[in-house]
Amino acid sequence: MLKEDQSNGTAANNNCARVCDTCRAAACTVFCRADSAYLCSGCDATIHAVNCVASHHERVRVCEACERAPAAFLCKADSASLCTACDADIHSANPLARRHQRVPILPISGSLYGPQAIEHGRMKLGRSATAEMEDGFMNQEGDETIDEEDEDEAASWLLLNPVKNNNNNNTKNNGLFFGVDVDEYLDLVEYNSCADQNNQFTDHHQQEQQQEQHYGVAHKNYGGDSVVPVHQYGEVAKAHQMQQLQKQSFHQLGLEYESSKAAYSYNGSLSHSVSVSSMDVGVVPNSTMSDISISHPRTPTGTVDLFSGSSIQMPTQLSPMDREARVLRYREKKKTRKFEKTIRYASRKAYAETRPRIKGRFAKRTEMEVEVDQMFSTTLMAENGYGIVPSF
DNA sequence: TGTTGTGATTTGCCCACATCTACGT
DNA sequence: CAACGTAGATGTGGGCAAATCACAA
Repeated sequence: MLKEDQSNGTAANNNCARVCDTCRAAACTVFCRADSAYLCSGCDATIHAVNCVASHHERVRVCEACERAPAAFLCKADSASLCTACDADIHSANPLARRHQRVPILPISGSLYGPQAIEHGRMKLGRSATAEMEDGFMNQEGDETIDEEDEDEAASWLLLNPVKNNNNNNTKNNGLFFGVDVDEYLDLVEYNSCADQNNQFTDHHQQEQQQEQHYGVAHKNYGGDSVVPVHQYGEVAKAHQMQQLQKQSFHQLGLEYESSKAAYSYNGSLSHSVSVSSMDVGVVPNSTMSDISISHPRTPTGTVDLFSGSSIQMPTQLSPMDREARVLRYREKKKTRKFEKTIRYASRKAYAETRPRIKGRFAKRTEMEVEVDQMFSTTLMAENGYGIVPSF
């Protein structure tokens, strides 16, 4: 959505995009704080590769929306670097945009492009060179070979749970920096709050195992009733594999969150992004372990004060393996996502369907109905030899 | 262009009770 | 250790109210 907005906006604003202070030809892509100069990729590479001091100049990307101010935040959902003003404008536009995750952009020092790119930049002076340099710049933030959209979605999706009822707040709050909505990031805070991230994962893992055992028992005892799909060996193995990936990811996330606390300071709330929408919330989780682990138990509201003022941030720098693992996990889950409600106990369903209702709500059975029911079940038992409610 | 009103759609809650789980005896 | 009893938790579906969305004036 924002991409469309931005592409439109960028296209519209291209005419007034700031030009490079050095070459006065190309559009600037970075802002050098030390030089207080807006530079295009080529000039940036050339100038900051001159010597060691220059290479340590802190630079930030230019806002992709207005292209006139240094970017302050990176919108993960849109993969867009935005200045404070554009960020406020864009992400206060609608509730969906408010849920985008944004992280402060760290200034970058050192060579952004690597020797090859610099050499390239020196040799080529045309648009193509600039384009290549920009690509290089993009790649600097991480391995972009993986589908970025998927990855961003995966990242936000894996990290955060949406809050189903933020209605009360979002009429006044505009998301990340425009209000305080504590509950919305409790899930995240939990990661920060956990002193031992390994334990954190262990808890999840144990929970998963309990769930697995629970389902296993259910299948054993009530296999006739249950309609929960039983995993084949291959699927179990896959689930186990996914667990391993998740374990890696949780470790990674934990570290990232902890470090982020020191790195940044947010005063506002962090809205949830994407993915586990209210549709998902209403869905009974299927038995893939990767699904179960996504739902974090909510932290009691009282604990929030402990973290007020502390920051929460998306991990911005992951090793290629971790990123790949995360995306893989996301894609895997995306494939196995189920939006249909899963009936775990058909017998309960059967009873629910036969139960008397008043305006949709279950009502107490009258004595007559109880008698009829008893007669029916007696008959059923006599005919079938048992009283099990037929499964569906 | 921004505001207001209206209709359509979506979401979450409520209810009773059989079933399930985790205990203790 | 197995069998039994008990208390508390869980899950089930239809209707409704509230929230949200889309569109027009």
